[in-house]
Amino acid sequence: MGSRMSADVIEPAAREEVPRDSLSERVYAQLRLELMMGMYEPGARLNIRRIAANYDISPTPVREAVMQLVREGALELKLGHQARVPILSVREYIEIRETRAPLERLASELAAVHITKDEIASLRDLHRRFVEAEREGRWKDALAVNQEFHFLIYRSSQNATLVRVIENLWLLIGPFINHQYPLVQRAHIELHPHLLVIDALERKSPSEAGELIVRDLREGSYLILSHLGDEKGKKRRGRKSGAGN
Amino acid sequence: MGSRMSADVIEPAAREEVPRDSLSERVYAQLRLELMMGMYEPGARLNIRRIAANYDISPTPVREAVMQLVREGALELKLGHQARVPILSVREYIEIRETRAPLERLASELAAVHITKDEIASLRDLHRRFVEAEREGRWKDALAVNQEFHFLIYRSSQNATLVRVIENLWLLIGPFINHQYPLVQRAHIELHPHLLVIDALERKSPSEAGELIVRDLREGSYLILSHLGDEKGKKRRGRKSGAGN
DNA sequence: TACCAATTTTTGATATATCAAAAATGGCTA
DNA sequence: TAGCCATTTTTGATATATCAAAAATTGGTA
Repeated sequence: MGSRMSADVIEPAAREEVPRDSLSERVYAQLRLELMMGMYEPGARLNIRRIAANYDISPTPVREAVMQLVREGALELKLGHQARVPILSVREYIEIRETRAPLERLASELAAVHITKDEIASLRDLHRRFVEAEREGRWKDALAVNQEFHFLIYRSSQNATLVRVIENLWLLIGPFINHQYPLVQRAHIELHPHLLVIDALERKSPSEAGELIVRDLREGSYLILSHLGDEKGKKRRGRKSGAGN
Repeated sequence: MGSRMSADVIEPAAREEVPRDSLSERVYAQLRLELMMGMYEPGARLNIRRIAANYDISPTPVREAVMQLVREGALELKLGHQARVPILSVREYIEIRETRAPLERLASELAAVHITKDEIASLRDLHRRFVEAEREGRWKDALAVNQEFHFLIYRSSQNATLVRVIENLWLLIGPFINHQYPLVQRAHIELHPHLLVIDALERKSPSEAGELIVRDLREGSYLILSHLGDEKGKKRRGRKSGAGN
């Protein structure tokens, strides 16, 4: 895979410390990224051999990567053992949101304590780019930048475990959100929640920051849920009754 | 592996729905259980081929299971790519505890809403067995029953995502706790936190239940941390300086 | 006796082979 | 034409083969 996949994957500076990136590691990172970015629709099936062929590697490391994503809930196993992107029920979506809420709150509280001037500046910039992308209808970009915004806050919490847990929850809703998002824009809102969060962080007010980030989470969630039935311009080639899950 | 590993692994009633348990699935479940039960000490190295030989299967599914545990943080990769049980730093341990706290609180709040009479009764019984095991010095049993106690509360929350996330955090501290536990007994305490929690759940008071479970978490944690330097009766065959991590 | 370097062995990572189960295909019938 | 069953193909799961890197061993030396 040396000259094959390496192009699109970051090669960490040769620290010669941590174990070298394995093929399965790279495939995992790539798939995870693609799921986060909404490159797979809910219900999409993943074919191990096909992915392996795409990367020009053997199925073994691909299977390992896929099964790790299954373990995390980012993929699920169909009857015939085939992996596919889960189709979240509303209930599951809400479960995930409610689990995220107290974690997001904690992360923001800690971020309010630890965040630096530079990071605040980065947040402002990310939000600016977020609004811009949304206004121009670049939804994927908007989602990606929004994600960067939130992840920066998580990392500012200085709690690596917390960051990991929250990121894993993002992964679960990635495909779902990307699928729904075009319907849900609110960047144009006069006083976007992000701005309030930034303000609270700057004033180093943990409780406010925590409260506001949860509000942001919930408001976004309500918007998405309220548009759930809406049809998107995308192809809808479902066989028979699309019910399924 | 049919006649090999099946003995110690639960065979779910043939529902013929969900994908059949694969070898890697079984190995994963087994290793996870063993980690939770403290059958591997922090720092212990896992040898894929050796495990495969023990189960009389090929290394492929074992590697898959091991790498899943690495992904979850339950194991880590040494320089030479070998997997071992992480040796938690105090900082990491506290990180995990603080991440668990709001999740435990939420779980208990939800449990206070959903829990049934029967489950309350089970909690009382589990606590009784916990006290008993601790009094008799059966530490492993005590820890296992304590875990059952807490997991029952999580499940009562009716939020599967929440349960999963918390259980994954337990997994991270499993080896550490089991290693430290013999030093930390408090079941004899007159009014054990568990009893207060049960009472709050019974009265269906979410805020109290949440508050009390976090108190239980923190108190247990303080006990463990305060004994960190203490030597245990166990073998201490560390080479050179046992520092390492 | 303690230490070091060369050699051997072990190990993890990946590719390939194999097999049974699932999916797709195609032709046949109503 | 629509539906169904048998055949073929594909697929996932596991075992085995292979190779390079790491670890262990050994023999020699200071």
